[in-house]
Amino acid sequence: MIRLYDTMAREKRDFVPADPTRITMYVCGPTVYNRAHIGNFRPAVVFDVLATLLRHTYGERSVVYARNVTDIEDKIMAAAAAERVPIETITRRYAAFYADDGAALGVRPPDIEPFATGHVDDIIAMIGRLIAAGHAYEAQGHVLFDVPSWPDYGKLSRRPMDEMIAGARVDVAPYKKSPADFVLWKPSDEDQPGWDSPWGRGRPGWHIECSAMIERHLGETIDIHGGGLDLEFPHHENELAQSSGAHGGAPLARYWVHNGMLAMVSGKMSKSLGNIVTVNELLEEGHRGETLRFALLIGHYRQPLEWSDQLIAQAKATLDGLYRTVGDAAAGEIDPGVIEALSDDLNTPAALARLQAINDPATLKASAALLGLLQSSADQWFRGSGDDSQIEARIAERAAAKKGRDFATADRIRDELKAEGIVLEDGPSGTTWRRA
RNA sequence: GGCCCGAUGGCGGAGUGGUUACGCAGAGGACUGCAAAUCCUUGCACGCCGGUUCGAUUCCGGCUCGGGCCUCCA
Repeated sequence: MIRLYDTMAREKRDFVPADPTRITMYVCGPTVYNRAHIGNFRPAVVFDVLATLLRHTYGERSVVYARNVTDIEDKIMAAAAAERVPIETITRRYAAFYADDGAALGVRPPDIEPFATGHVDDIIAMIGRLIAAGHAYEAQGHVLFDVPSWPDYGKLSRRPMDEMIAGARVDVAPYKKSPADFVLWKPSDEDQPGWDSPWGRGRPGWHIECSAMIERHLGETIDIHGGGLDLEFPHHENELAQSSGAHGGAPLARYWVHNGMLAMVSGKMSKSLGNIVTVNELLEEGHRGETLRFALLIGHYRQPLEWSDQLIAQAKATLDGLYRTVGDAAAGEIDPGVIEALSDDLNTPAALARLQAINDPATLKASAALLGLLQSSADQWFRGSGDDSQIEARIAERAAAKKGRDFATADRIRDELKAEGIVLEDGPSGTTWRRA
């Protein structure tokens, strides 16, 4: 039995899928206007593990996992304008980077990866239904969601609606009936990207795309809706109001799962604060994708995690030890303790601890696969691929020196290799080497 | 100000009403020509104050501190 912490209920609940043969999960993906930072990948990694666990538990083909790409948005338009290129140039470039970075982190692609611009018809249709149902209204080329028409608004984030309506910090546009109302559709200028709609040429608001794509690909009520905790309000609250409003009150998700934020010493990692580090930068520094993935899993997904060099170093050191155990084993049986840990609200720290107690290489390999770890051979992990004849030659040279008890020469060669990042280890059957 | 979350040893991080995981780093030992790796040993941890209890790090209340959201944000 899998248990998940449901944000709506604010407690761990037994996970019971509506249909165990078709478990639906949607996770908010990237807005592609910028190189994603490591924090952006925390949900990608976390929900990758959850999807893997669900498949293990309910069957390989039991899960339909969708993660969207937001490819129409004002920041994208700004980035395109700055470079004087069409938005597609921007969105294609950064969507490709996102895929590359995700692959480096061992994130398996979701089953469905819908793009917002491919669903404008669905969006327009859903907005039409919201207007018809009395939950949205048109005003000066905009269509707004009528928040007071939805009494449950605020239920997910536990915000009292009257306060939000009175909220001074909400942007109060003159065309809004209530300050809390949010945009479903907004007009585009001639030089801005836009689509024809019953309300004129325009583009969708940010929140509605997720509602429309969930409806299109997964249905009215999905099993799991995931995303970063910072999306709980307003994004998920709005999604919930839109979807339920368009579906006669049907709940959008049966379980709401939110991951905590990644932080730097300077606070939450975010583009607006400027304290970000991208996956690409980390890879260029010489860290391996698997190390970064491991680092992200060191903390429980709901807790904040402070990203630091020390965290990366710890991940690398621990992974080295695990790879020494795995060697080049093929996958065997999965350790039940690992499943148990992951099934308890995705307790990856406990699962990782459990992994380190496993002595059997085949069991370790199979168990780590649930976390997307240890799927290379130790040889690949420690040496990588490439031409190693130079290294082998130097080791042979050193072996000869050692045989002649010329330890000065032997140590010099070892030190030289160490300076190149090659660590030698003398064992009973000769010398082995690895990259540090 | 409102809503929410957290506070565990040098660091990271689980968990539990009563014998305090695990990892990383450190120390000592074995092994080694010396190392590395490995193995063994080791280490005053549960923010503060009350309450409940035979007994609380674990439950309840208050406090302090930290973080998130309330505005684009994974």
